[in-house]
Formats: sequence, C-alpha cells, structure tokens
Amino acid sequence: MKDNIVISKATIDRLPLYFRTLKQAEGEGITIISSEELGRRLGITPEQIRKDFASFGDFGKKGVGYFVKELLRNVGEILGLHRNWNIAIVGVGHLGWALANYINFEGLGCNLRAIFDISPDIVGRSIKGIVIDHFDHLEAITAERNIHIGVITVPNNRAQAVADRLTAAGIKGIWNFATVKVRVPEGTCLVNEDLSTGLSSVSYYLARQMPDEKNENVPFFG
Amino acid sequence: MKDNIVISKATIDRLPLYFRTLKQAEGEGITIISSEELGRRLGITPEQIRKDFASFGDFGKKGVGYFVKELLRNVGEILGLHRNWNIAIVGVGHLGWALANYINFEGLGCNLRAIFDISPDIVGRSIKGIVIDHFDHLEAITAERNIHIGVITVPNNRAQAVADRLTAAGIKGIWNFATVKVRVPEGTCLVNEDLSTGLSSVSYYLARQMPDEKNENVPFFG
DNA sequence: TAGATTGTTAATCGATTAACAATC
DNA sequence: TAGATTGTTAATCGATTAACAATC
Repeated sequence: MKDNIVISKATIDRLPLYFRTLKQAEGEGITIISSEELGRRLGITPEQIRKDFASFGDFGKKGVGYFVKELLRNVGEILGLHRNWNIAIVGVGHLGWALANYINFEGLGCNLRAIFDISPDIVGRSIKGIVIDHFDHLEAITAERNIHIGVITVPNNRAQAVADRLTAAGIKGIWNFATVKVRVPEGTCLVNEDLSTGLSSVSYYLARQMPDEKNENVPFFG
Repeated sequence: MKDNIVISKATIDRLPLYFRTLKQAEGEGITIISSEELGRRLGITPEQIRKDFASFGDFGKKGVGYFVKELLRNVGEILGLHRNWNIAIVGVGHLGWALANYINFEGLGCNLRAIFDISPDIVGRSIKGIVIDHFDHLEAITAERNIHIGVITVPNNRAQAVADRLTAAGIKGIWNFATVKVRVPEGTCLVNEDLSTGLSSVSYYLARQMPDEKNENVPFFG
C-alpha cells in the first residue's frame, strides 16, 4: 500500500462495491480478474476501475489482470475492514431493529456489541443474542465493550442528544439515520444515511418520463 | 417552472433535502427564507443553493429571499411529489418489514398499496392495514391497484427475477435494496440503495484517523 | 514474439466556488 | 435611498474519459 495516499471521495464510495464484487468472484473460484470483467459486473468503466486501484497501489499485472486475493486484502485494508470495529446501535424502532438483524456486520469487519433503547418494553429483550441495554448505561458499556462506532436510529428530535452522548463517551465514528443535521466535534467521523431521498429520486425520474397530462391524481399537498 | 430544464444529478440529489428543510421551516411559521439561512440549516453553501434553485426557475426575490410555500410547491413538483405514486414492496424480510413500517410514504407523495412475499408464513398477514399478497399475484394486483413503483427487498439471488417480473408487469420505477447489479429495460427508472456502503465509509475514515499501531485486533479475513 | 491488459498522462466534462451586477 | 439578497457569469476545482506507452 502506498504511503500518504490521497484517495478521492468518489473512489472511496466505490471501494465497498469493489470489495463485495471481488468477494463474489473469489467465491466463484476466480483468482485473476481484469478491469474489463470487473467493470462488466459492476457497470463501471474499466478505465475508472484501473484509475481507482492505481490510486492506492500497483496491484495489477500488465497483460494479465488483478490477483483477486491480493486486491481483496488491499481494498479491505484501505477500508479498514481488518480493524474489527465494535458497533452499538442506539434506538430500536423499526429501523434499528431491522439493521440489527439485517446488516451483515461481520462481513464489513464489524461486530455488533451493544444495543440501546429507553423504552422499558424494549430494554432487556435481546437481538442476535445481544441484550438491549438502557441508554443510561451508554458510557459504562461503551468503555467496557470498547465500542468504536455508534449507529443512530432514534427519532429526529433525539438524534443530536444521542450524538452528543456518543461523542462524549469517546465514540469517534457515527452512522446516522436521522434526517436532521447532526453536529459532532472535530475529529468525529459522521456519515449520514438518508433512506428517503432514494425514493424521491425514483419519483423525479418517473415524473419526467410520465408527464401527467391527464392530471388524474389529486395533488397531495399544496 | 422553466420549460425544458436540465437539472444536474447533484442538484436532484439535494432537492429532497431542500424539500424536507423547507417543510420544517414552514412548520415553524417561516414564510420567507434566505439562501443563507437555508444553507446554515443544511450545511450547504448559500451560493450552491441559489444555483440549484435558479436552475429550475426564479423563485426568489432579490433583497428579500425565497417564499417558503412557493418554493416548496415548486421543489415538490420538480420531484414529482404531487403525483401520488402507488408503491409495492416485494419481500418482507427484516428490511422490507422495517421499510413498510418506517418510511413516511405519504410525506414523499407516495401511497403504499401492496406488499408481496412468497412465504406461506407471511402471506395473509398485514402491515399498516395492507394484506401481504403472494408474489404470484403481482401482475393482477399491479394492474388493479395501479402500482407505479416497486421496492425490491428480497435476497440478492432473487433480485433480478423480481425486477424482471416488475418491469414485465409494466412498473417503470424501481427502488432496489439488493446489492447485486440489476438490469432493467430502457425506460425503467432504477435507483439502487446500498445500505452497507455507509458503514464502510465510517470504517475508512475511522481507520485513517486511528492508525492501528498496536495491531491489537485480530484480522477478520485474509 | 504477439496479444493482452495495466498504469499514467492528457483532454474533457461536470460541479462547486467566487464575484458581482441586478433589483427588491 | 441604502442595505440586503438574488441570479448569473467567470474561475476553480475535481472527477471521468480517452489515449497510449509500458510490460507481462
């Protein structure tokens, strides 16, 4: 891996896709893969892929292609997937519950280690063998279980307060599903996940393609 | 609204954020808002915001600001939120179940109208008053309920087959949560939602910030 | 060697930022 | 009018695409 590499934002966003596709290829027994073939599988141009890989090292062999295992190890390292981050989910609503059950944390180099909520109906239950703790115990459990990343799945009006508690507890990585602007101290990694904008995009493209000449539907707001 | 407008991809991705923030402001009783204030709330520069709005019309008043209601109506129209799209969710796993319960479809100009699965344990139950139908009945129900958008929340290995059935049934908008490349016919709007890349980004930034000199954690794969 | 495929440099494209004239 | 704030044009920045030399 190159020293002092600078990897563009756009490249970083593609790395997880490369990783997943390479994993698949590895599972199929493929040991060497070309940028052409990777591009075909991902819908990304081969040039783009070569540029991305070249930005953090020389993993290909000219005239041959990329060694899947080697590339996988390197992409994984760049992404920090070898770090075994410990994760805590805060908020067991529909979404928090689904994420706890749905996300393959291990495959992303993470371990789900704690789940918090404040409702007496929920605290004490368990998901995937993890007992849900009361949010009051956040600091103690964070220290005890060495939590690195907090996932915020609480209602919007609680998101900032939760972020404050997480960062005060020393957590430096936050994956936020609330749709309000959350502020965190310098040095904290905050990634916002916005689940509803995707649907609006579908709506946008669909509306452009299907002009509503007939105006058959009643406007919803206005 | 301008005719024949070309709105950049980047702008479209920001429109849902503008819409949500303007809704909030409206709720607070604000009738006029400046790009400065909107920018403060969103963490976007005022110049960017003015450029975005100017790309589809003249909604501001120089020296004054933007009329919240007017802007809201226009952003909503651009996004097609007045179209009242009918939505079907396909696949009631953890994620499909959570989306059905969690997403505020109405607020996005959509109505959840159908839910499909293939498991006998699940078909016949209902979520939010909608009875879960067997996927075998997709075509009939799509026609009957005038479904516009399909949400794919099935396992990866079924995603392409589901997409094929949806498009064959005449559905032109797909919101896909499967993490495999899904191909759709020309003219179908496909938006992929990838829930795990966000976590990888957190991992990446965290790894850069906390170099593992100690190498205390055991590599997970290799 | 000949064919294949990478890595890199240059050219293009698109998006953001800066500056400021227009005007409310 | 003076102050404020938009809309637009120009400058910069960043990302993608194209071309090709290097080399396996």
